[in-house]
Amino acid sequence: MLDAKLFRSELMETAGRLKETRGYILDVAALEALETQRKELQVRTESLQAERNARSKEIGQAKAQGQDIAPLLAEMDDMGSQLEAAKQALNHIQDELHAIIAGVPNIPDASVPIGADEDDNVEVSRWGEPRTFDFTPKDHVDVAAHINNGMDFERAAKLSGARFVVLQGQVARLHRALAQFMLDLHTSEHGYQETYVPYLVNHDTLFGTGQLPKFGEDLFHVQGATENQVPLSLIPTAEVPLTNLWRDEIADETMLPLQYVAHTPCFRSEAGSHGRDTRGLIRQHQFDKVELVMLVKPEDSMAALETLTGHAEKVLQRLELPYRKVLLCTGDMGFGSAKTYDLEVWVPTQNKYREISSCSNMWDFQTRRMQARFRRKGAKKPELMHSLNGSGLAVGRTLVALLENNQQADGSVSIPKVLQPYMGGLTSIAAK
RNA sequence: GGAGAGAUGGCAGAGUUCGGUUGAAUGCACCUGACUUGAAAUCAGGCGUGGGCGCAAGCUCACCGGGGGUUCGAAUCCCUCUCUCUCCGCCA
Repeated sequence: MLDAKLFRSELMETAGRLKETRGYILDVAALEALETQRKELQVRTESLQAERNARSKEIGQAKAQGQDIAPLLAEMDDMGSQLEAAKQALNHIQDELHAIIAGVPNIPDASVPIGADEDDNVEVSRWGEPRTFDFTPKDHVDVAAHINNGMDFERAAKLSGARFVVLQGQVARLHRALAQFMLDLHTSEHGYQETYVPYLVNHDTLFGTGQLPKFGEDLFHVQGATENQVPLSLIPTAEVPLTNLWRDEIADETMLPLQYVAHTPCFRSEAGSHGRDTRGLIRQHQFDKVELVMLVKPEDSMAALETLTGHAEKVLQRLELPYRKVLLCTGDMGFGSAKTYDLEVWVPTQNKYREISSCSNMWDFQTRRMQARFRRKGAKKPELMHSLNGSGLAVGRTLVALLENNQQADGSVSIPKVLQPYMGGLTSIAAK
């Protein structure tokens, strides 16, 4: 959520910036009209309240002195209804304003290239060399099929439906090894605190990170057993619970930066992506991800984005997977992000780089929604933190990359050095 | 699942019986100043959050777990939800 002041004192500039960067058309006329009404109604409501408070105080004092309060009460006659009407009108306007403002995307950082879609993203760097095969490489589905049917989509469909998978045997173990390796790397070398979080969260939490109110259809919502139970939703990423750890709290300056890592399943409805990536593990309703979250002082967040992205890159480097780093253009960035790098891993059978991590500096967009703040030493006013998040990495897609890039002519898959300790010392998984 | 108790500012903890000048005593923590070579101790003062109006000084509104209600007036009364604790039962 943007600072409400931007919509008052810098409305035209804000609207211009949103249009130029995001192609987002802010309804300036509606905002101006609502704002005029809001101002008038709020001043009137509050002065009515002030008057009521003063008169009630008088009544209290008169009563304490044993005076007759009947005439005072009579004077109050229609104040109640006036106040009630004003309050209702004000609430209505404020709800409308809030609905508009909560739906406005973040303003991209000045360093973000202007563009319409992913074609305008800017490649920043490449690491590693895509391998040349002296045989025709199979895609990950086929590779896994030959490892004792380690990736079973048919059975998963029976259990749950499309876009689910059952992993078994060495493939399942490799999946687990990847997650373990990532967690260990980030906790022992990059200074993140390992965290276990709820997979079901409430609406306030989802509002905090920006999933609600606008993107509710991307989530799975869980109906309670009883009608009046609070509604919960499955997390689409651990970014949600991790960032919300500090919702409605004020940290001491010395506690920053806060760095959290969690390995969780992620649940996404994939509404609106029918027909895309239907084969294999690329796009599932449920997938595992190791997520990195940082909460930092505002002046540190741009540098922190570079650091955090570097932490995600390190995973790919240790796994020896070729990838490239892409700076997303304004049109391809997520709703709440001020600046995003995507890491794209080489997928041989698709002959292209595919997203495996997305690292974003959300600026104060989320922390304003959730009022996650910190106080500088000696300062009176608390300030909003900045929040960042990034995949480090998406485990399912990492498994895809590994199976495809490391496959051998005989159908076996070689295991990168760093994973071998997690695989009981195995250097390769044999086809069977 | 049953029975009971509770939720107040950074923390602890009054106030809730019998609604009134209580944004809330007190202690701790913290900040500023005095004393001190410095520190401690002591003394004096300050010290919640969010919002509105205003160039500013300042004025003002809301908030005592969330939501709703009664009332001229609610931390205090009523309803409801959530959470925490104690005991019993069940259980990975």
